[in-house]
Amino acid sequence: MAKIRIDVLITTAASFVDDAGYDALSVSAIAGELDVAPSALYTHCEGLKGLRSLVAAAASENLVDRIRTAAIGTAGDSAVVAMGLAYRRFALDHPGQFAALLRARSSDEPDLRSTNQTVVEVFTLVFTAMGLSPRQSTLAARSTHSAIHGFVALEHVSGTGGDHESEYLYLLRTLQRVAEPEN
Amino acid sequence: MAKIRIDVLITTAASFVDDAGYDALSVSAIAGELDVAPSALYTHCEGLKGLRSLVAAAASENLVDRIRTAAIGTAGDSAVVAMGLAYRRFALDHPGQFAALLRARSSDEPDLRSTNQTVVEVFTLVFTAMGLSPRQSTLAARSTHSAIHGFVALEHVSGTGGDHESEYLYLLRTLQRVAEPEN
DNA sequence: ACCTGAACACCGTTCAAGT
DNA sequence: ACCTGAACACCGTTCAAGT
Repeated sequence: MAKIRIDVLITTAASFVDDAGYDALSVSAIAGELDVAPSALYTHCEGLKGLRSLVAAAASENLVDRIRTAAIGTAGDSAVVAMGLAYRRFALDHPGQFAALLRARSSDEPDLRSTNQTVVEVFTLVFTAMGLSPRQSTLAARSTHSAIHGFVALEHVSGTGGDHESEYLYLLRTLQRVAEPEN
Repeated sequence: MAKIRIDVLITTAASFVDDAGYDALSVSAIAGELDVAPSALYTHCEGLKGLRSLVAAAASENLVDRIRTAAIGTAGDSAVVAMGLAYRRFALDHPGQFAALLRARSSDEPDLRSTNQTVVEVFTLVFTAMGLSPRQSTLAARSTHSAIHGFVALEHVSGTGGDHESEYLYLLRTLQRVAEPEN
């Protein structure tokens, strides 16, 4: 009779989706990883739906952590590049968790909306520090977030083809222009 | 004993995911829609996996069609705006099909890779017509595609919150700068 | 050629029973 | 409080049988 600890449950599920693929996530599979009966999970989360929520929440936190860490000791353009690289690295290192972020809809996961906002807020701070107005910073942050997310998401679905790092660096360089004042 | 036509199967499945949500897609559900036994589908596609492939392929074609149509009669910046608006409209009008595009991984669906390439190619033509070199056109097209896809994907997962059209128009406007020659 | 219906394996979920 | 194991509904898939 193995005992379940919620933090172990979460890290186990997050590691599992990265290794076995997000589609392999199931109550039975995680119960098997923890050496408990499938029904034992229902004490700690609301079934499969709850399991998916936990993975998505963990993925969000991990992504934000990485971005924040990458931004330390940088500013301006180089901060955007550093954060962009961290975003991509997370998706490459943790494909299952990133897939969880792509699938989750905030309609089902109310707490997830705040995490995407957190990402934008981190970007916003960088632009504010560059001297942009609050409104300009928010718009620039959203655009930057969109471009970074789009590239990484497209690379994610394109599977493990060739390395697109140079195209990504080009994108991050052109992103500097969105911070410039409007014509 | 209802008869199955493959084109009806595809349009039925595509409509179904838009109405009932992508996660509701199942062999049983589509069989029910077509008034046949679940096992009857296996004559026309490879089970659930095949069903998902068909929906993803249909979604790709529909998206590319819309983008191409939007580009007719426009050029340059206004073409990018028109194609960007068409991209977003597809995701808003067909959330289930767009979800299929977000989930499909080309590792499993070899034919899907070519469709994403098709989108980039359409963008590339626009930039070439603007006078950019082939290499510059490709890079600009990829960046533009990333930004558009990212915004629409983030809006998609954020659920049916407020309307973000004005932020999107801002993004499309700033995208014009990626077509400018490098500093 | 293509659909039906039985059959099987497997999963999600509930719940009484144990500790 | 929390895990087990039985039980149930449901789904994906296969296949022999029909037409």
